[in-house]
Amino acid sequence: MRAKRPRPRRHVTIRDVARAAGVSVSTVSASINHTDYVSAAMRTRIQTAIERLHYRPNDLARGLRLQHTRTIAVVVPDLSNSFYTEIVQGLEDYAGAVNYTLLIGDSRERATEESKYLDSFHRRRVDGVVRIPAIDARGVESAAVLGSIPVVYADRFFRTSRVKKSGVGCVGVNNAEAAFDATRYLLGLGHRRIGIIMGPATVLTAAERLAGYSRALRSSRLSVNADLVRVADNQMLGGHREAIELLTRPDRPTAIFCTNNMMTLGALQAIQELKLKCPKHVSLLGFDDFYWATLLRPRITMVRQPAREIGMTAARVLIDFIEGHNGMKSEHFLPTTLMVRESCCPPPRRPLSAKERRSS
Amino acid sequence: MRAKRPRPRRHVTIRDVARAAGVSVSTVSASINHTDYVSAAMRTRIQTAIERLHYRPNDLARGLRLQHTRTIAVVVPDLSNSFYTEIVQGLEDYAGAVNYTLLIGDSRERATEESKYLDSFHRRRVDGVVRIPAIDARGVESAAVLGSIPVVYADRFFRTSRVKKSGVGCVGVNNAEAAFDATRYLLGLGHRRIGIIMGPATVLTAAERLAGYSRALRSSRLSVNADLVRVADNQMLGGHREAIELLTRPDRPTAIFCTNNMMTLGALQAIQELKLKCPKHVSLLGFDDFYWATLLRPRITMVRQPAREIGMTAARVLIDFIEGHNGMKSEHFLPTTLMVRESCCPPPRRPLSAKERRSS
DNA sequence: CCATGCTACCGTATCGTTTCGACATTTTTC
DNA sequence: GAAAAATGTCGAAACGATACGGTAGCATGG
Repeated sequence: MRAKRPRPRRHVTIRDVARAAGVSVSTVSASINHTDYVSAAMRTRIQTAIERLHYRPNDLARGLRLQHTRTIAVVVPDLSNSFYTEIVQGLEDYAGAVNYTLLIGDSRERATEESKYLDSFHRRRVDGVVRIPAIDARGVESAAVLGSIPVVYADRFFRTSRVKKSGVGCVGVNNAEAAFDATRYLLGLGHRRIGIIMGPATVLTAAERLAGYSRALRSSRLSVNADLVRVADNQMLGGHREAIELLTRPDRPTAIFCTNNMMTLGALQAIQELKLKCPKHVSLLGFDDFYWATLLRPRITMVRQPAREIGMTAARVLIDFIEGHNGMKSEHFLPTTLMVRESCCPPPRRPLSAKERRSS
Repeated sequence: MRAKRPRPRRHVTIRDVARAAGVSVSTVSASINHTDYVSAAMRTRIQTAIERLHYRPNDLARGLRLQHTRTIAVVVPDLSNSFYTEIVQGLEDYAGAVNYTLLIGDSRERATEESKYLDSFHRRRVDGVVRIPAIDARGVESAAVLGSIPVVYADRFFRTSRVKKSGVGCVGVNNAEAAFDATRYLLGLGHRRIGIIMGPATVLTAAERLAGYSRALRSSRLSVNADLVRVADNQMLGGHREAIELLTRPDRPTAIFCTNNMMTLGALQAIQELKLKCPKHVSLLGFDDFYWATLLRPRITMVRQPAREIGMTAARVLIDFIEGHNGMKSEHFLPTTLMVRESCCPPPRRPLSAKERRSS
């Protein structure tokens, strides 16, 4: 009886409101928007009609007519990673404050998924997008899939994304410096064999962190041992695999530096499985702090990125560009802080191997 | 020079494509959609024009004309809680598979924020929404803010949301049963004083979990002690506060049951701060398992909800309704599992207080 | 008294699609 | 070989909102 017509009720339109209030549509529209030139009496009359009918303007029609949607979008690589949800919250906060809506896409580190979202955003005619590319995505093709929609990159950059015209801005941290400081900290504790588990170097972000690590090593007259730099996929599993790899070799490192939070977790799991004590046997230094990091035992020392601020800044840069406040493309590098907790201590004493003696 | 006209390039339209291919717009449209009635030669000619111009259909215009958007939306109370991001992923997976797009809103447990999202979804004319209400939201008002857009509730229900016409479906777990089983488990270990930290009882979900807890107690001829049931705000801080409360009283419980994951974390933190050993001094049993739960020491025993499946089912129910496959409203209760790990053991022996003797 | 300037409205073109009926062609059928 | 049917393409009318030009009505001023 009821199922024959699945979508029965039409949405109420501005015309319904106009009819109900006994005025023309243009007056209703004027009353809703730039409220000038409509008398107070008329305004309340229209308002009551709107409320009685539960009228909501159709943003599809609105966007079509206006040629803008007051909407920005973001693609993140992994929504279950709290680092990215924090960025999203920053985005949301800024966008909400200036009356923009945020659309969210989760590419799950797959370039194809990412393109699907970018495409969808393009078809929805969002006013701009902030992009945190998937690791296997190339940096350039924004323009191809997004047309003339402005893009700002956050957190991850490609070699091209800074200089070329593909984006209108990028915001993140000074990765080389952060990694340099972190490695120096380990060095200062006395570590000489420091492993690094990093993300794919196709992403500039990871490459820069490696560069910072290398520079720190060199600043202590140490050379970087290629066997101790492992690259994984930024996930827990990958971090776990590479940590096992690192820790089961005869001359295992006395400290491990992981360049993101998931891999840090994986490494911690590996250490636990191997029945090693952290930090007594191995020190662990992570990246991308998270709110429950202090619940872990040991509490992990990490370099913290100001994720929420990254989001806010990205939103600001993007919206400024959209509204033409400044046509310039801009780069923003926010400061990181090393959260010293308990997962790092001086390395265990043991006879130095020949190789170690040589390099120290 | 360049800043005078902020958004210079118009988007390419179907008319541009038609002109480029030397055909009419209707032919292009036919070629893009129900591909019948257009010759192969014509189709490729149009296709190359589309690719050359990077044409993307305007979904605003499309939705306006079609009166549907192939889009569903979800409001979750807290995107940084992995339980909800898992639900979102389930939603995304199902929706993506049947070619729907998902819009995501994060109410951060505030009813006003939630309404803002619901409103925004309404104005965007999404085809349906799945709602996980904020704790301080009443259950009924969906219709008021969403008009005729169908809603399915997930995870959290209100007294009204099941029976009344406010939703077209609801999917979650059998909360009473899950809490009953969990409490029985603690009882089986020998616990007699079991504290519970629950969410606000305005949400049926929390009330049902309390009911399950109470029933389990009564099944062991124990009465529920009002001092041992604490209600918090579902956040880490609240769980922490109530756990401290519970654990610093003279006749402290030997076990604590938390009805969501954040409060479990807060309780764990409280236990650590109080220098109590878990499970030696207090057993801890949580709700809503998460992927890094095994990294915590002790590994926490939790009742796991099939979050991803909840999402998938909610999406299925909603989309089935939208497409009129079945006009019936439906309820789905998925099974939970108790993940037994190391945070629960028999209670410490100690002289029973007078009160305890009486109740056992 | 007419030109002018307000105020408070209204009619209509437009945004980019899809749909539907119309219209040529070509093919099939008696 | 003509009628009927199928095929391939096009023109025009929506969808719901906003912007723009128009237009009454009235007051003001020289």
